[in-house]
Amino acid sequence: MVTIKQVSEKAGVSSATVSRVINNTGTVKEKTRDAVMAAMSELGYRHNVVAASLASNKTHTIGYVVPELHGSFFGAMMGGTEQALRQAKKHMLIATGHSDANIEKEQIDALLSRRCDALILHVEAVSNDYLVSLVHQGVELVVVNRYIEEIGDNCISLDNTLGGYLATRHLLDIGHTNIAYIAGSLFKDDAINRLNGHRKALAEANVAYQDGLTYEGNFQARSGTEGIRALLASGAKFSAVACGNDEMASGAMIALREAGRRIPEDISVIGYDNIDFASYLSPGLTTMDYPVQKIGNMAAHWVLERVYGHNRFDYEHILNPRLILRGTTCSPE
Amino acid sequence: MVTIKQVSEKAGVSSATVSRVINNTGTVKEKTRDAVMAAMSELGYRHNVVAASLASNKTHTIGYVVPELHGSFFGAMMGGTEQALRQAKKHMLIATGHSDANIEKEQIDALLSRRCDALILHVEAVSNDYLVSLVHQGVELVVVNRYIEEIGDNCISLDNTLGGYLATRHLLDIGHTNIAYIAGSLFKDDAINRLNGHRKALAEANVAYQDGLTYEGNFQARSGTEGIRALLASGAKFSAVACGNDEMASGAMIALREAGRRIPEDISVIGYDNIDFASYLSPGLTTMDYPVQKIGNMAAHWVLERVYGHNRFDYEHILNPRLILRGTTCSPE
DNA sequence: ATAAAAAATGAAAGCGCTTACAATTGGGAG
DNA sequence: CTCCCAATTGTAAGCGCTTTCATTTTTTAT
Repeated sequence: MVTIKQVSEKAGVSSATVSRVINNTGTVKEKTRDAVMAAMSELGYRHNVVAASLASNKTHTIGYVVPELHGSFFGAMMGGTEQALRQAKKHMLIATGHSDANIEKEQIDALLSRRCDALILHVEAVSNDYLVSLVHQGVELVVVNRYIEEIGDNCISLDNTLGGYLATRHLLDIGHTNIAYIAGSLFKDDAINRLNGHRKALAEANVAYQDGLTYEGNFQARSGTEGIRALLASGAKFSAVACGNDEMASGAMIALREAGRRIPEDISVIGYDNIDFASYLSPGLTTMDYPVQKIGNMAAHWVLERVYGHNRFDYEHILNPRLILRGTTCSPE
Repeated sequence: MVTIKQVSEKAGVSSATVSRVINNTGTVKEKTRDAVMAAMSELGYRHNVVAASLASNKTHTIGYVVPELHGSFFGAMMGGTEQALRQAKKHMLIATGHSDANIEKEQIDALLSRRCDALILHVEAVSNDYLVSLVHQGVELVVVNRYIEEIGDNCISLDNTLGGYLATRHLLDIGHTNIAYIAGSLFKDDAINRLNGHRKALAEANVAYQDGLTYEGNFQARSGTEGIRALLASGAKFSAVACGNDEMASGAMIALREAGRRIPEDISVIGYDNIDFASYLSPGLTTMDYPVQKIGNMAAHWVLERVYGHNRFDYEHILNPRLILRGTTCSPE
């Protein structure tokens, strides 16, 4: 490996000067800069970022923790982040937490050991207190898709209660009153909030909430299918079903068809997230838009601004979901 | 930040010994180990991986280049990789190449500057020669989803020609002879190979290939929709359509329905990749399984074995796709 | 008990860079 | 032609760790 030292000798300058041209810091005369550049390309020099990081105490690396890599949700989010970071020449070190508190902590720890300049965390198992304490320790981090009051400034999230409310509100507006709900894993905040929103809409419309119309799934398509089967088997009557996310909604659609119900004529279905394929289903899935890419992008800008002193960026801390009307909902006959 | 030095003083040993217990190398007496451990937790020591990397010339980091982060394909692949790497305590530094040769090269360069121990590359724009020369320079890398003969050992790919062949073969087997084809971007190897497979199957069945029945899309759903519209508008007759991937197939389905064609009664559709949501469509999409997670996993094991001397793992260099029969194909009446 | 071998530890030289700080150079202003 | 200031460059001290080699301690075999 050719080092800065060799370059400096070849160019007849000191290594400090070479460092200056590499980092474009300090002042260096045009002529020396050229000489250094020439020496670098002649020797095939490749900057050693590891050494630079040690010396400068900056790694230009952002640690990223997400629950899983598969599925289209986190890819979209990371895509939004990456777009902003790439331009700033930062990189992402990615780890998965698997919704398990120990793994999540372990990963955060590992990222910190690697001296990431900042962390972007979508963690679901670790406690609020733990995250708050990290912030108080001076760790630069932004929590996405989760809101923690004490560190609201470090959070970028969606108003899931509002989303749950709006979804059910839409169903009510078009005339449904018997509305089933297939929830996500209820140990997760977003699943809870979405369900709360659902209940709030019912209450507001003076429709009694019935436990028997709610099924707890796990955000996977399969649990949507199972949810509908269970609901149907229980003899519950409903003309519409709201789901905690689009995957479960598509699973639900499969079970409904299997039971001979037409969508939306017999049963309306509404999802949540508006992931890519929601529009490919047929009919297209009515759902709540989750601007996940935007959230990822904002998280990046938060970091750029806070940690690297980039220009002020206008991000919001709590975004609003909005209804995407497609073909799976209609008025009951 | 507390350093190894401070720990060593607190524990009354040398820093070399502390390093030994951290890395579990060399020999250290039970009792001293305990003393060091105690000192570490008392001081809240956090290992500095950057410094360790510089000194040991190993970063335990794998660089990963994919075209994009969104969509479900690359997430699945990276998930397969991550699973294996996490157990080995390696981390992934992720970059996107956007199917642009310059960006791809830039990113590879950046990852190398960060001294990744190895690279996993899904690159589509950079030339074979460039990759070959990297390998010859001694860069440890594995190319996924692409096969380059000179460095076959460094490649893990799918036999796309076979996949294209099998898809069309299935259509032929059930009686179709007028088969349209919606291809991916034809500057990409996989798109070309899939199309070649399609043609091979036609030839084998003595069905003439007609240019007018092939449409070049770009692997996005929208282009599937446009493809069908164009094909229909051109007056071409076909009872089945094979697509370069599932996204385009779902886009095609939308356009077919919009034109009043029933699937599969009027037109059979077959996709490629078997991404998650293929089974959520209705009817479920018949497609070719692309074991992408497995490929990601094998890439990880290749690295583990080659770069870190882990146990021999049994990976294949060229995997075979297989037909997944669902509801979008049937015999023409 | 003693020598030789093995185990445990320490000293110190880097790894390749950044960054005060000091030293040098080059231009005008006077 | 000096002197002062700004621009440019060099010196050298780390950054926090790993690792070789030497040294000390312990164990084992005789």
